[in-house]
Amino acid sequence: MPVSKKEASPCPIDAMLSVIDGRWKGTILWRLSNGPMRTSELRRSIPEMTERMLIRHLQELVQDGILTRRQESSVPPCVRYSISKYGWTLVPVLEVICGWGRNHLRRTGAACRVVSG
Amino acid sequence: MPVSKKEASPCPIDAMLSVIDGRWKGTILWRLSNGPMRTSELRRSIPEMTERMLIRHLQELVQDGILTRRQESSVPPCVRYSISKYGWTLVPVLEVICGWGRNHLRRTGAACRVVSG
DNA sequence: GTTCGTACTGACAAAGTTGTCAGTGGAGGA
DNA sequence: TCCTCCACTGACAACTTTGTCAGTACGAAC
Repeated sequence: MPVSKKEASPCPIDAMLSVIDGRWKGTILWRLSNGPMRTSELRRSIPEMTERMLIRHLQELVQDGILTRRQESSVPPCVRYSISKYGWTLVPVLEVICGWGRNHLRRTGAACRVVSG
Repeated sequence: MPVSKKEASPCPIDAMLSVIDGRWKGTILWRLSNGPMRTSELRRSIPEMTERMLIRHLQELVQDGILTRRQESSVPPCVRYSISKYGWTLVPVLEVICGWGRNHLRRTGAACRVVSG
């Protein structure tokens, strides 16, 4: 059932990584940092990702308190995800990670696209 | 052959994560941040980890330029690993990650031991 | 009345990561 | 002579994560 969760290590590094670990979580958070989005919008904005994986990751991020899920009871259903107050505390950390990663990519001679714009 | 390496994503977050991802890499780096250590010392200091995994992770960290391997040609062999100059640029990032993780563990009500002392 | 779109679930296969086990060579000790 | 230590390799089993495929309910559009 779980997408990335190992076995709840007491090491703070592992704890942090288990929250953002998962093939697409970084990308999802990056997209949502521009504002709330519907499930289908997110899906279309990351075409390489399947719907199944999107939903599994979203559910974990909601469980971890990083995202907020808001559902309008209409048909067809409309669900909007946004970064929670707690989730915003994660964003500066992602920025630090991203900064190092960008430098590392330069060092290893790779291109730098996708998430970082 | 590889321990955690997905497929070399151009996303800087993934790039960073691929360097520290791997069940034991965070722990290994934490140990080495106190100074160089021999393979067997590292192994004994993290008893839950098998020798096989230690060596695979060490090799990847060396390949990524994070660690330096220094071998004294003696018998029995003596290999010492230390964090490279480049590797030290990673340490502040790990500290940020660790800080958030510690807070997250408090939030989720878990104990905070092992790596963080 | 068939199809479309939405947000989701379940079963399961494929791929990736980690763990287990046995084995290498040569000095030194019992 | 046999065994231990050290750093390491290779084959492969076990587990985890990701991907594929089919299917749910409901209203609206065609």
